[in-house]
Amino acid sequence: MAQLTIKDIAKICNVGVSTVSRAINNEPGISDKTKERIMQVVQEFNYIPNNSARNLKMVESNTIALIVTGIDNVFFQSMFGEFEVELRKHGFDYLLHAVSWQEDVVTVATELMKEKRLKGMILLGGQMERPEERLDALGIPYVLCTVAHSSEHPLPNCPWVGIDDELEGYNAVSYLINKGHRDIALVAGQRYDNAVSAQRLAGYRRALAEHGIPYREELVHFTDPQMTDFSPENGYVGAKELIASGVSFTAMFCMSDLITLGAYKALDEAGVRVPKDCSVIGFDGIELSKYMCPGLTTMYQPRVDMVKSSVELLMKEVGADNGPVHKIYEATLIERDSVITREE
Amino acid sequence: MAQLTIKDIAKICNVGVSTVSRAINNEPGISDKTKERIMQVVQEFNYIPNNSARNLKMVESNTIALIVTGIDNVFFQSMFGEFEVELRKHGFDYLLHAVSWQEDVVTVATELMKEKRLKGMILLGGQMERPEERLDALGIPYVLCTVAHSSEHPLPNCPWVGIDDELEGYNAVSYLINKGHRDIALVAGQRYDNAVSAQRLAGYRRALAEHGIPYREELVHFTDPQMTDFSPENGYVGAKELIASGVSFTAMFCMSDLITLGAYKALDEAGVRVPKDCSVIGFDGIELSKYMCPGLTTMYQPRVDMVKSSVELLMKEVGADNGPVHKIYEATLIERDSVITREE
DNA sequence: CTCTATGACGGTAACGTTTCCAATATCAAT
DNA sequence: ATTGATATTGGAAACGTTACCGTCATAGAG
Repeated sequence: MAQLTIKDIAKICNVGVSTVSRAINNEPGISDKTKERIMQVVQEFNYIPNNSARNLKMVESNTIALIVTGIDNVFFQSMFGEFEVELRKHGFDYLLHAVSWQEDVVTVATELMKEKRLKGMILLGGQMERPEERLDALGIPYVLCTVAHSSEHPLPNCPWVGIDDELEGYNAVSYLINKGHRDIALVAGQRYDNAVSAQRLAGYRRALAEHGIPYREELVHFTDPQMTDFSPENGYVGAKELIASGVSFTAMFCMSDLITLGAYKALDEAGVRVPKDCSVIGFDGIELSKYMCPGLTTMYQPRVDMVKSSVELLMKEVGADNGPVHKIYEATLIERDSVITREE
Repeated sequence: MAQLTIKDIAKICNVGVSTVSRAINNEPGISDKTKERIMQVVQEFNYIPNNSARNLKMVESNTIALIVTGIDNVFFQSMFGEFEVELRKHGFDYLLHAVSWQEDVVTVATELMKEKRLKGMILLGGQMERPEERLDALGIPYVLCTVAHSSEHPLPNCPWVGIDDELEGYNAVSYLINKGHRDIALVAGQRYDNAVSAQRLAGYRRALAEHGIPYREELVHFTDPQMTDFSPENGYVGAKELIASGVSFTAMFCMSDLITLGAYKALDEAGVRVPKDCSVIGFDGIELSKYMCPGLTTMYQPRVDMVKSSVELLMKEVGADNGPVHKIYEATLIERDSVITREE
């Protein structure tokens, strides 16, 4: 299939290439008549401009990279589709790039940036080391999405959107405490390498402290370093070990809905009924949480709004007005059937 | 950040640009000494060639498009990561492009192809109309992945990888029948617009027929046209309506694991115990199937192998040896606890 | 010493756009 | 009609590469 170029179109229309360029890019300095005539031909011959040439000339492309740490995380995956429609809505292409835990995000980002002359990037994922300063220094437009954040250890003044992980962790546990629970197990992610996990843990501890409940190490389970964070396996093993340890609890806070899935399984196998014997609260509010049995009470993260805000912020950056902003969303508690009030 | 170009490198090294080009592309006609010297500088200054310029000059890029219909389908999503590593392994970039059900895949593909001068594409998803002839006509290298297929209505001789949906549907239902079940409900996807669903349905009917069990329309549920296919909601509503209809069954075949998730929920709400009152078999073998309660017996699709084969096939196409091949995988039955043998 | 084959290298024309600038057409006002 | 201003248009340079082709050493053979 021989590709036809802007020159061909120009020849057919008997105009100069610049005129065609003006027509297809909706630029001023062209009469409506010729523009219409050109567009007619463009339609007819199904001409599509070569993106490489355009990008080359325009120094930067119209591509946004979506860099995600933890591409196998269902919560992130559920945002891909949204990102796609949102970015396309703004006329951008998007490039999905997974980075493993070993790789340095900034290195990857820089290479990608140069190689592709990207317009900007959205960093999705929680477990990366704070990349802001280096990214700022490089002058790369970016926005951080779903990074770990708390009011006590706030993210610097850089563009990001997310929730207050400490606060929402606090809210989740407070909810449990208000329901009469005092012995609350926690199934967490990585102990050291996951900032999101760390923040939600802090929220857990604060909620406990505020109600005069001592923090007990034996009630919390961190996942193995080599196990996938926030995964069903994480939850299964976590709950399993908690049960095996013999420690007693009437409620359980899982740091992700996927964790609860595995925890449900472990609980079930041990004959512990949810919520009768043990209440469970999750985090994220992914679609499947609704279909768990019993329906999972969970902290819903407004992921659709979050991706919208993310691209809006990025648009601001690459567009006219600068002024790094961020946006904190609140998680909303969805009450279903996995938590019951504990009788004295 | 001013991007440095091949000219800058050439100037620094006191050589011509063509020499630098030869060095970075591992081309002959350059002495090892200068090559080494140049690469040194390339490393030091962290020079990365401009992809747009390269693509422009080379007529086609090194990008593969992954075009997926039904981007919100967890089964497909679970393949993204695999595709990424596999494609990168072969030195290709990849572009994820979702296409909605309304859009015409071939149109989208053609535009993308021209605009980006893609090397080829992988079409992921089952509900698209047979695009092969048109794609062939256009001369676009492609491979179809997870398209609907059966030995009776085989796909033409074009590059594709997938399973035999009719056969595996047959296998699933046969398994149930061999376990003593005769009244087997079916929760399917779209009635008319989903070829995968149609093939598995055919398998269901064949299994029934072979065992002298009449096909009963009232035992099968198709999803609403506006509902997402193969989703938990699909399963929930399906099972709910089946139960409400009063028809009796001792087993249920769900066309995806996600469907079983919703079905479990509906069954649970109706007080129907799995597998005691009703056995359930799923399809896909996604990770979470393991963590459902009871553990889901399901037809596992070897998705990792399937993506590997897909890119291998594509590599063959864009590379030297042509010869459209395809690869049929077998699903393997994973037995867990959701199916029991029915006593007479 | 001369000639020639060979291996290294440099110069430069493309690739298909966009954008600046110059050129022309249009038109109203004088 | 002439002028000036303005709207439209065309030409050509540039973007950063690759690939072709020509040049120039170097060295080995005669």
